[in-house]
Amino acid sequence: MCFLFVECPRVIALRELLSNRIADALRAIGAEGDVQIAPAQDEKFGDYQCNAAMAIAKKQGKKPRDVAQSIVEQLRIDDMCELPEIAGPGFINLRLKPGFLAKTLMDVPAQAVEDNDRLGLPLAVTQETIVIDLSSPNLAKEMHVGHLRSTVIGDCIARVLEFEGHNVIRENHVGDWGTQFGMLVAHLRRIKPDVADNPASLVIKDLETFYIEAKARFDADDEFKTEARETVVALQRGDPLIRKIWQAFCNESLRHCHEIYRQLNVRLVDRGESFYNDLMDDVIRRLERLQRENPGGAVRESEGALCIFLDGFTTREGQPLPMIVRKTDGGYNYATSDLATIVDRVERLHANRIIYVVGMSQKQHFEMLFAAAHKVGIAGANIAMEHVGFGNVLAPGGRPFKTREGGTIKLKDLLNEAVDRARRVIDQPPTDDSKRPTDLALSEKDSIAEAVGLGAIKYFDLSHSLMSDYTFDLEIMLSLEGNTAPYMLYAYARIRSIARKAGASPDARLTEAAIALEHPTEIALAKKILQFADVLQTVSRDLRPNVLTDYLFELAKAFSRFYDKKIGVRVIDATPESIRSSRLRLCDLTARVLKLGLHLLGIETIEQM
RNA sequence: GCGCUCGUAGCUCAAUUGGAUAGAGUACCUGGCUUCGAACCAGGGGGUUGCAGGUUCGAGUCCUGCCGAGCGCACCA
Repeated sequence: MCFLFVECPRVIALRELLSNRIADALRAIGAEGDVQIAPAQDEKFGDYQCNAAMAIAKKQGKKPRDVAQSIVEQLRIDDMCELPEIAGPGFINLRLKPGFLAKTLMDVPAQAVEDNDRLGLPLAVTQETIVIDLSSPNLAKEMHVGHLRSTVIGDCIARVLEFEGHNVIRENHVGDWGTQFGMLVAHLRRIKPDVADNPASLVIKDLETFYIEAKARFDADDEFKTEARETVVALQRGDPLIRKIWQAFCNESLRHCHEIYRQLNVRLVDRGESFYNDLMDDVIRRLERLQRENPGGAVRESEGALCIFLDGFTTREGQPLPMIVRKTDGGYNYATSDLATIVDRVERLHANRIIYVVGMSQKQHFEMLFAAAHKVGIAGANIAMEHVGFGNVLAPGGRPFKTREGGTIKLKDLLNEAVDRARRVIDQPPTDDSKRPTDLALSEKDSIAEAVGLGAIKYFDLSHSLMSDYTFDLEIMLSLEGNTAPYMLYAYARIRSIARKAGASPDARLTEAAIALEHPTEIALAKKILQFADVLQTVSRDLRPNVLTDYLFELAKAFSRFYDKKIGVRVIDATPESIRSSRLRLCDLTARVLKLGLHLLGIETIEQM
């Protein structure tokens, strides 16, 4: 049962450990509250700093430095840190002892369980059921760049929360309903009259072209226009033939999507809007009941539409802005279906937390949606709903991401171009002073190009803060220098090469190797490795992937310094053997953190490149 | 017009959400491998954080006003 948990020492986040000690000290001086611990910005201030003294001093009317002094006197951390120093207005600077770092690193299980390396990190204390709404393409068209961020960011967040042991359900809320599907089904029926007889054999090579043709016919041909409208009605009514054709089209469109998901290595569960048709009726019934019970309440009709009125939202004219859940014509809209998804996720999936990974432009919609769901009782106060918004992907030159003709650039084409260009980068001959492998087989080169190209796109996306827009630039993404996937993958491959060179199965030999930290670059690397737990906590709390990319980049740099000929240390030929094995174990730990960190970003490492 | 987001080194971006002298990368300059992968490392120059006030021990971050960009503002999703 829980053998492993008892047997394996847990690697607790350093920040959390220090936090607890400081909390004890604050309690001892009668000043419970925020411990205000943060990593130090400059190495000369130590590793962590506690900024609680200033706030406490203000509250108690004392001098900050005096308060800092009394905190330090109560602080029991000599097993972890050097003597704390008080600096500036009342900062308490903490510097970790090398011996403590070494001991903690040795707590990381030396032998990684194959493909399930947790590096000794514990699971979250309380495990939740979390639904993540991501990707969400419209099946009427081909996926384009606009879907990249939601897919990649959503997948990363899902991976991090899964790693913490949460039950994560990734839902792909695909658009498979609405008037345009009438048009598409009618068009499909005309060009492939026999599609209903053999729906499985349907192949649409280019969805974008298909849509454009259907639209052109719709605009030019009044007879077809009528037919399209009748088709929508038939679809909604549940006409078996039309349903069959519609299903065939959706399946074919989903097949296109899943080619991309497979390439990106993203798993998710498709859940079409149509799935919620019945639930939307149910949602409306619930709202109508609220309307009857409380006629002047938040749920009421306005201009013929059923609405939910919420505080704090106004229209262009300054009037209260309602959330319309049933249009004047009796139809539903996306507010209705979004409320239905919440009902489904809360009542069927038992979610305690729902995360929507959708662009920033939808911010107001989600604010209203969450407020409405709470207001009408679809989501209780215990259900956390969050919108993870993000900025746009811009085209290299100027602004919108379009072809010269104003058309959409397919995501598929973008991914393939990245892989092609990665291949060209890899094919560059090694420079005179490089030890890069020259004997890679063609098939290896293909898979390396795939990993590098797709990793480059993902990493570039995830390494930007969510709020900001970014410019899609393959040149920068595929650069081997700087905070890019190629650099990170190279760093990993280089370390793995060291391990290979050091011995046939270094992992096995190093299981019990003691770690001794002496050299500044060794200590710095050890600290970086141990910060991983802090970083994961921050990423899962704030849902900000770029915190993880920044950390991994710093880790890679710390390793490069450690391994540098000038300022670093010898590893493979280090003596005595105890030093050599200690350093090899540091290499191994670095590689494992890089591998796990990149994996949580959705990027798989390669052993050579 | 109202609301939201943003404005940081020549360029691309950070800044652990109020902490110390605002950091990386890139580009430019300088130095470093006769055995560990130099696709690397070290050093240098480069800033009035759009502008002006305010809040406090402390502001890129918070509040106000202005300038500029983007997005959203009743039945499309």
